[in-house]
Amino acid sequence: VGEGQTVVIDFSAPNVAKPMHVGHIRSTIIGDSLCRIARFLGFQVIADNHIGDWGTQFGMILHGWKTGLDREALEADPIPELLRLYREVNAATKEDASVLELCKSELVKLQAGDEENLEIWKQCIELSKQGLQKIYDQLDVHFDHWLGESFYNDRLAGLVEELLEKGIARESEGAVCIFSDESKKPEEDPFKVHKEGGWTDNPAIVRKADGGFLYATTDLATIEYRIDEWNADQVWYVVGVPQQLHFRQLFDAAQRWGKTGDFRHVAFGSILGEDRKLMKTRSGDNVQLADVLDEAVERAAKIIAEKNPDLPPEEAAQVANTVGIGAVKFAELSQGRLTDYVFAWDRMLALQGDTAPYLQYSRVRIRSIFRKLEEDFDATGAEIMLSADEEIHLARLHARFGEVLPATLEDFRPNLLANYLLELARAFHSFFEACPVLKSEEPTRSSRLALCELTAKILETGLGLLGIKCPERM
RNA sequence: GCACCCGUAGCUCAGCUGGAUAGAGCAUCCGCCUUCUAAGCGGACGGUCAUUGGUUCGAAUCCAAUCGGGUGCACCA
Repeated sequence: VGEGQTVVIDFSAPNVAKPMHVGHIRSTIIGDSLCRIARFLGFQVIADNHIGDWGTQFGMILHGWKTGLDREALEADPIPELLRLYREVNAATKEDASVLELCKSELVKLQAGDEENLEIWKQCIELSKQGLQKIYDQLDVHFDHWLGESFYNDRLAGLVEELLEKGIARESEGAVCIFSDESKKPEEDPFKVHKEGGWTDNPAIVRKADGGFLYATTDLATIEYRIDEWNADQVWYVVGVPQQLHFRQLFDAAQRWGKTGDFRHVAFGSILGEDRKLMKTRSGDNVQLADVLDEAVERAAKIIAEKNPDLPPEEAAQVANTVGIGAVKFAELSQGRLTDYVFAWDRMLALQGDTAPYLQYSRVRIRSIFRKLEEDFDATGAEIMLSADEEIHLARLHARFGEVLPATLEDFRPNLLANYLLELARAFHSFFEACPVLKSEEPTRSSRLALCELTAKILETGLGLLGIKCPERM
């Protein structure tokens, strides 16, 4: 499917200096899964973590760093200290407008290349990256690059000049903006909006009246880099649905600018708080991603201790990790990406029913059969004979695996793969209950062993493509 | 106002390139460990697929309208 195609997948992209909360999980996990599936189908995949390392929040952090930094706390555990600074200053700006001005001036100094601010900024980025890396390690998520917003900083001025020269952008109210090229019907034009009874311009600003650059500017610079330096044929952005308009404008502008490619906004629905409201980083009391992962592993460990107390402690800890993290990932991936949902611990950390452990468990049962098998078994030579209903159903599902992956990538829906794997596991469990393997007579025995082996292979591969590992025992 | 997303069992959600009695999980109830790991299996209960109209031999699925929920729409990202 992907032969000869280079695709850049832009996902996760957290803001630095803030810990990841549960709202960041979707982009990270869906993006990682798409990387794995695309690679499997022959794409040349470049995973890029476009971190928010240059935003306005740095004005606040710089101000906080200079006025209220707790050195000891920073050295002990940097991320919470950075978050504390951010929150305190953010709260202060709400009460006192002069604080906001101070923050803005710190930001302007940073962007102008002020040495002290640049030094602080570099330290913040370094500390934040270390914190993020811990989570990515735990999640087994990997990037080829971490080219954040700051990477494109020195290209922005020239980019805006070029857009002006080419007539793609023009000045308006002191800012430089991209307007519609009038080539589309207004209702399909991302640069038009209907307001107060008529269609008016809805431009994308690439340079503010004060000379500053924005989201649209860095994103255009990013597209240029990806196409020119990486020869990207496609770029997939795994970003929430609220940013849909931004991407429609971005893609339209890029094409007009001559940066052609197949750009896709892989949008996903919002994770809501208990109050059914969007989780905002600013509000501060969101559940942190690290806590969710720790809790998941802990719950898994508890069940392992109950169900399989004979596992050596080291293996038990490993299995708890595989099962707990797998459960979180699967909860995310088995759902349609566009649906909003309210974050709930029990939903995300469930270990029974339609969950990763259910799939892992079906493979564990198969592995157990093969451990008890005295002789070597070669499935390639085995003749498969299907008589029981459970065998037929299982074999039919095997045959469908090949069509599932392309369909999954067609609309960027890992949940199709997830749901297929659930069906397969269900079919296997029924087969397992109804059809003895080791105790059956030849040639049924070999046939059933072959069915088991193929099931295990598909489960491993399929779960692997969702970024979920399989324990040998559990 | 305009655009986009969502509305399917008590709850959480699949199913949407149209195809047979609409599927899971959770919850509730009834069975199954002297048989390859019961994180499992079998069964019961549970739905006017938001509403109305259209296209079609056939619609949860496609089209239109309506109602309800959410998001976005000029100097944040």
